[in-house]
Amino acid sequence: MEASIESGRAVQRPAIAEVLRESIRQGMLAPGQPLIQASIAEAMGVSRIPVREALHALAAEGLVTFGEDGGARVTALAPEEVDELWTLRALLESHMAPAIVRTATPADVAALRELVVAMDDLDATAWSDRNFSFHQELHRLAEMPHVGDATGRVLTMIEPYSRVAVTVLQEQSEAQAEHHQMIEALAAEDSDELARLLLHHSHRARKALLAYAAETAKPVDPQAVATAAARSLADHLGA
Amino acid sequence: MEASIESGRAVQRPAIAEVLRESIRQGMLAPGQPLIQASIAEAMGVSRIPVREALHALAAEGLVTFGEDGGARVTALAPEEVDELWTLRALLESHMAPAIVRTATPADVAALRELVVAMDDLDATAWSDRNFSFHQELHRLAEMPHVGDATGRVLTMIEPYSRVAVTVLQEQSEAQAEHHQMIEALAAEDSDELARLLLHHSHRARKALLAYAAETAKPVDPQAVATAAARSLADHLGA
DNA sequence: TTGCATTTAAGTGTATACACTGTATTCTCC
DNA sequence: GGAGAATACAGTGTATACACTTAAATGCAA
Repeated sequence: MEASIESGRAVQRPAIAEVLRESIRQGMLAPGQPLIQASIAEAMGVSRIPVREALHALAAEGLVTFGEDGGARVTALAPEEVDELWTLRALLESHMAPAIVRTATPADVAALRELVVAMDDLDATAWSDRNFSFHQELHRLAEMPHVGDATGRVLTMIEPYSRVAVTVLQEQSEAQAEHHQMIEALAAEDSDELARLLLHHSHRARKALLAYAAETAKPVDPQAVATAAARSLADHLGA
Repeated sequence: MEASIESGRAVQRPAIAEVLRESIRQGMLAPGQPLIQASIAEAMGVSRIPVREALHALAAEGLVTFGEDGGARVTALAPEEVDELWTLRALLESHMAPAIVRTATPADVAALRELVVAMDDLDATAWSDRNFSFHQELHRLAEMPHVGDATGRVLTMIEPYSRVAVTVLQEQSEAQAEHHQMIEALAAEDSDELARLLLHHSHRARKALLAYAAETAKPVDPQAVATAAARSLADHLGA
């Protein structure tokens, strides 16, 4: 490979799992979609070996599932699983609330407030991206690396389904209002209130999604939402 | 390798991560120990490729850490991390208590009671093994696969440190007494009491370990305990 | 046209081989 | 004998090649 610093360069090793993870999280790779090693390898400009490693890592995170036939697919969650994961998210985030209040500096609060304000008028897709960052940032403040990691994994797994809530169910404005309330609770150093808000935040979205799934009488289908943004992985990588 | 169905046979693929995970959990591979791909591959009778995949999967689980130099080691936890993980365990297990009480059949309770009774007179090592199974069994009853998985990961990570508590700090008899109380709470369908016991169970061990770490003024050192059982991976695989 | 057998293709699993990196070791020169 | 340079080594990263499995497609016979 003669030093092509340009576009077509091979993605460097640690980035492979990263790209796949982000593609799954953002719904570009829809649940259930087969992940063919050779295709991914070609799209990334590497051999299958590092791709396999990334797939195995993602499988350990739960984002990818290997079937009995050996083939890997983006993990598809049953409605009960989505329900369970939203509940788990509520538990973990509210657990971190006291630590977040304890360690957040005024500068941290100001930065978060700025982030939330900047989210006020975004469309569903852009808002969802920032929403993920906002919560990640909140977790970081708790200074609980393992709880934060576990929560991040859960957030990543439910993100495609979360986007359904935002896009189809118009959860965005309510969620955004709650974000503002969280900032105020944080500024007031009211950890009980922050915990309450975080619990409510997740459970409201959880219930809305569950009702939606029951109503449409079929598994929660993020694919319907993803389709709009669905491009091939190669396209995504080419960007 | 000419069809030696005997001892030295190659370990089949999915078993590689399994064997490593168990070896780490049981303290046979001590925290901080380098995991040399070629050595593991040779010990298992496979090439480095499947070993790499297993290591990456374990890294995604947090059991293995890749250094900046690329080398993998068994993850070593700082005392604060052990503290955090024991607290997380307490949170997750108590969260499952109501579901466990709800779904456990009399037969389940009887089986668990039998398991606990059988643990009454075991030595520290054998007791620790069964202890892990007991808690896993409890989690299984909750029928919350994702919470159960997360909890299992936490249990696995802290297991080497848990063995310190059992071996050095003589936690076994108190823990065992609590196990009996859990069975009674379960039989009485008292989920509040079960949750309380599970919380107490973890937090007592957590505090004991923390005090021990502070006392010995150095990182919690499971190696001291592991040394007794320390054999090479090859020895372990040969068994 | 349908049922079955045969072939083909698509995919995975993994062993081997080679390139690269950092470190330890040895050798040389002073 | 000691400091520095050159070498050897121990490891990792990954591309290639090949064996194996499964499922689809094709062709043949009834």
